[in-house]
Amino acid sequence: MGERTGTGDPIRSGDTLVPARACDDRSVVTPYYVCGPTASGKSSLAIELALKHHGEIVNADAFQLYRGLEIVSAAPSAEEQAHVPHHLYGVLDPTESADAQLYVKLVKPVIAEIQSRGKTPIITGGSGLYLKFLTHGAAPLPTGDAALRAEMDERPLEDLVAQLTKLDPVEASRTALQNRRFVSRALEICLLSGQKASDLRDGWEKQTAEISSQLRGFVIQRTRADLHARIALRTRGMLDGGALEEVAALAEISNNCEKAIGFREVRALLNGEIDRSTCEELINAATRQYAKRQETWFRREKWLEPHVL
RNA sequence: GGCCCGAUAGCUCAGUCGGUAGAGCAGUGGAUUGAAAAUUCACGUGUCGGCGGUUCAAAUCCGUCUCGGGCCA
Repeated sequence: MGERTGTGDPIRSGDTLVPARACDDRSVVTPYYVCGPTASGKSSLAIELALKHHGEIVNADAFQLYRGLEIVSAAPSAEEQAHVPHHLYGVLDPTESADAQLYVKLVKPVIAEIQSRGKTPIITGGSGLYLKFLTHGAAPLPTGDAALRAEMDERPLEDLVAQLTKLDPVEASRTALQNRRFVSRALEICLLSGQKASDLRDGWEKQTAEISSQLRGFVIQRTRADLHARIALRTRGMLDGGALEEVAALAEISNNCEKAIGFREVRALLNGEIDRSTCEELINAATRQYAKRQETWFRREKWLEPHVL
């Protein structure tokens, strides 16, 4: 792990980790959430917490779910994992495709199992949507359909917008219509369910307040300059530490991880399309932008206690 | 030493017949209900290398200096 916070206990007082409520509630130990932007130091902080409070770490990162993407996704190393039990890292084959729903399906039993042993699940990761589904539940919507999506991808956006507007004007009016992803998902819900997405899809603002009050966790905050420096350092380490071999091996079996930052860039490097320093800078820029989006996401999760490093 | 080309936003560059400048990238802020490391929206004042000159008006024309790059010696 090689890094220390230097600020002592990552949460204000160690007692807040396992709330008193857990004692009344017999076997249930409230999970603790460790969130924050990429490269902010979630993993090592989580390990520290786990050691101190009999916790076990549970992944909440969309890409660390995959096997064979450990280096590029900056998954905890074998050495780190040896300190304390880690769950849901490298459990999916790169040919499988994950989504937030699948994640919830995978993670819930894991959390329950840890709790049943009287340990604290320490849920660690930066995938905001996955965490949101876990913490605040999901509306009863149809699962994504690959064939339908492929079909919609062929059609011009205006076409999809027109159809959505016709089928469900309410949903259309509250969807960012320039965002192809959002439009096609809304349309997909209508087509697959035969109902209006706007009827099925409920804002989770309603439930947020009461659910959020039960949740415990923190979001790591660092200055941009600090974060950018850490990102640059990590990217360097990845490229020196086997990312090329990892991507080369992965590229042969699946393009599924194409969306992972670093995958495309390293593949371009391997193909001789860009040089190493360009590759490094592209990864850095993409990672910085991702970190910023994560910060935007977590800023809205008011239940997360800020933890400034 | 002589000649030529370049110097404009953090970076790469565009800028017509002179009317005080705008793209991409980077950066910043936002959105986010089963693709989310995804997708998407908004945000553009900078001694136009310096100094002088011509002109009502100069990034643009002229002179000169500085710094790059090239060619000839």
